[in-house]
Amino acid sequence: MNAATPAAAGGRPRAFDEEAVLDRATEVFWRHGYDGASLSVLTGAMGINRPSLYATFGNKEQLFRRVFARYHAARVAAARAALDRPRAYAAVEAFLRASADGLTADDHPAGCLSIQGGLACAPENAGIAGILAAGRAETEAALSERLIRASREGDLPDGADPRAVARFVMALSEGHAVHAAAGATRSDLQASVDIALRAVRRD
Amino acid sequence: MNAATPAAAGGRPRAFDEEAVLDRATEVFWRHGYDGASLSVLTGAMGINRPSLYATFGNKEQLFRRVFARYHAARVAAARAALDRPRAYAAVEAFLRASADGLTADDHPAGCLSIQGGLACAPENAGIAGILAAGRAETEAALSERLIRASREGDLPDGADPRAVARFVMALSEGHAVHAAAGATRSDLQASVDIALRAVRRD
DNA sequence: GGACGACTCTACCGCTCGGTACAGATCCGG
DNA sequence: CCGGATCTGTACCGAGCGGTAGAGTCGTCC
Repeated sequence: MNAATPAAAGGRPRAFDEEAVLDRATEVFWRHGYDGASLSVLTGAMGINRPSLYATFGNKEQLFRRVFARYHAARVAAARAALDRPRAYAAVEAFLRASADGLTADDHPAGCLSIQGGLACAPENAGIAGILAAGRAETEAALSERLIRASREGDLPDGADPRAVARFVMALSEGHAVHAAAGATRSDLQASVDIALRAVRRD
Repeated sequence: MNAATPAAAGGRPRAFDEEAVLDRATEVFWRHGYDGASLSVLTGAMGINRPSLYATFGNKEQLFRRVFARYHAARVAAARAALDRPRAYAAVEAFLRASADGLTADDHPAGCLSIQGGLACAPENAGIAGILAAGRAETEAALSERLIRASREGDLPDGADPRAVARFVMALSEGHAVHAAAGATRSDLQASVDIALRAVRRD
């Protein structure tokens, strides 16, 4: 009955795997955005019918929140792994290279759910854009923390503002997502990363 | 009768200014995206009713094409003006600074219609994403041409690929648009531009 | 000054949207 | 083998979507 209930004892067993159908839903939201992902397309891709979706996840918005939370957790983990390098330059390089690879990987739609999901939404779905923006802000905050530490350690170019560098790196990554969604290849993005790294190099 | 007809001789005169209502439509598409902009909201903001919209512009998609063509022409003109500097560094700086200012100007929604308009759309509106991507690609091509010239003139950092630099600059600008849509300020973006310019500096 | 024509407005079209009622299917515990 | 709980599937709901019919309004031309 409840969306959070992981299936109690008795009763007919669920005919689908919750994580598997969330993967399919992720792809639909990613490809079409929140507004553009209709329940018909969602349930079709997920291979379940409407009442199952509503019984399991609540409604469209709660389904999206589940989808995005999973996506975002993975992204944050990857970012933290990249940032866990001893030097700022290497951390930023790892972040940008992993990001470029992820944006063009072929086991999911090109680009980034945090952006494709709904930068601009219908008035009644304005909250969705906020959820995504909060996720991106959290990633930028992780970057920022890492670079503030680098700044203390004298590991940034002279006079560089770590928060501004974090914003720059995050913005570039978001721009790469836009490019990837429009068909840019992995090597297109990596060449852009090559350029960007000149800005972070200590000289 | 026809959408392209600029009003013939006789008959009742049009009660609204075509360019003015296009401005209002631009703002709606910008704020809500193509999928999220309903005809009710559009006609409400434009101050006309549905049949007038259909008689004048054809349908929702053709209205959007008109809106985007106007927007894009202005953007390309601004880009070309910025790029018309004798040195590549100055051209890129002017491009990025003008872009950052435009993304946070307060006479229109924050961000960029080319991205908010519809990075990811409903399946039946897939063409919209293509229109926007083509517009962005044209801007990047203008940048690229300018930098290829700079490369010939020895006006880029040693070994820099002008196309990659153009992609980098364009991606950063797109990322700034995403940031602006989420509330970044003018000075936030300009600080990011400061960082980026380190990558283009000849040393 | 009347016939014509472009425009406006109300009211509506068929369709799809997100969301749900209800009956049948399938498991568990006793 | 039965009672109850949980899930599945069909068929449907009201609302809003993009788009239009047709009558009324207002200006131009002969």
